[in-house]
Amino acid sequence: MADSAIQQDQDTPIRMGEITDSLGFLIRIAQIKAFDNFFANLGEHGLKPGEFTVLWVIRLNPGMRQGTIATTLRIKPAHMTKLTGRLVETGYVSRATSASDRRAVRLDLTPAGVAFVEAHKDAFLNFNFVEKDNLSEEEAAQLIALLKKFTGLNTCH
Amino acid sequence: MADSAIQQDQDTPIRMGEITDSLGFLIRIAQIKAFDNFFANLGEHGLKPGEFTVLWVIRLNPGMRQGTIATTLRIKPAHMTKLTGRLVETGYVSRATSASDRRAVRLDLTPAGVAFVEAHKDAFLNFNFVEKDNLSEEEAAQLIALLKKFTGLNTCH
DNA sequence: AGAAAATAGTTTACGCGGAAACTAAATGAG
DNA sequence: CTCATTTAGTTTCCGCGTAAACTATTTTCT
Repeated sequence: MADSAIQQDQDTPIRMGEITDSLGFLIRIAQIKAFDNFFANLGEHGLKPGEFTVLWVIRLNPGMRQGTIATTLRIKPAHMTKLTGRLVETGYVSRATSASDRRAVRLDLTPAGVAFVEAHKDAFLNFNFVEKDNLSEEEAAQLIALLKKFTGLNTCH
Repeated sequence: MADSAIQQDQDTPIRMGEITDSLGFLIRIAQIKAFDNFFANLGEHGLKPGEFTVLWVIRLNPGMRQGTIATTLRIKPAHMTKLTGRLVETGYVSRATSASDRRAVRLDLTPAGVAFVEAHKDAFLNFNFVEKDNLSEEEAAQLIALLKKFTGLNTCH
């Protein structure tokens, strides 16, 4: 009964059906791949994707409110607090109570933070190339354009 | 000094620079959106995306090994155990020790599981439409094709 | 002005998912 | 056959990220 045709063995090609056309599924798989790529290229610095991104945005917007940055990057407030805390501990970011609204926190890069972003800017932006993998330049550009449209990042913000 | 031009206020449009062209960043934002869409449309059933997908794949591959499904869907073994456990508890899935290899676990849908998949199949596949949002049919198809290529899901597997 | 409502961030508690260690079973070398 | 190695899953432990409750400050209403 073990060798009857009841069950498929592990070498049987698995059937996935229409799921391979699911945007949600594909995005999840793509996410895993992008994550792996990030760590392969920038993991040595001990920063996570979100942290890198936050440093980048502070660099472009010195003194911006923590909450504004969080909202823009779709980071939840609670998480933003922890993430910022780590960057402060690392010595890349400084927190300052806003003069105009003492509830608000404004974020700036320390000199070390600026140096870090400048030093790894290329690697960070290069990551955008490396991660393209099996896509041609043109296809990658197309994919990026479509994702921008899907997420709504091209319109407002 | 509070009103001097030192700091930008929250209404100042935030500058994101080249990060908006980062595939990794865009994929993360897209992931959040897809997740939201899923719960908006299928949340009422109390299943998470991964659980739905696993049910779907078992439906197409009855008696397949748990590990094979996990690998295919990029689910880690530890997580797969928990996920399967939940589906068993819900009464949609049955575990069975493989006759040919008593270490292996084979998964099947219970009648309730089959009924559930059949009943919500449309909603599940429809989700692939709803989630396209601001993309045209054509753009969505293009995006899907590019993601398939990026993830490598078109070639092997 | 003073009470009530809104807002910015933080803290707390919890669930999901992952790495590593562990158990059980199958394979392979002598 | 028997011991070492490999393989399939499970369990344990930990960190990330979220929701909900909480604190501090500002705004609004009367």
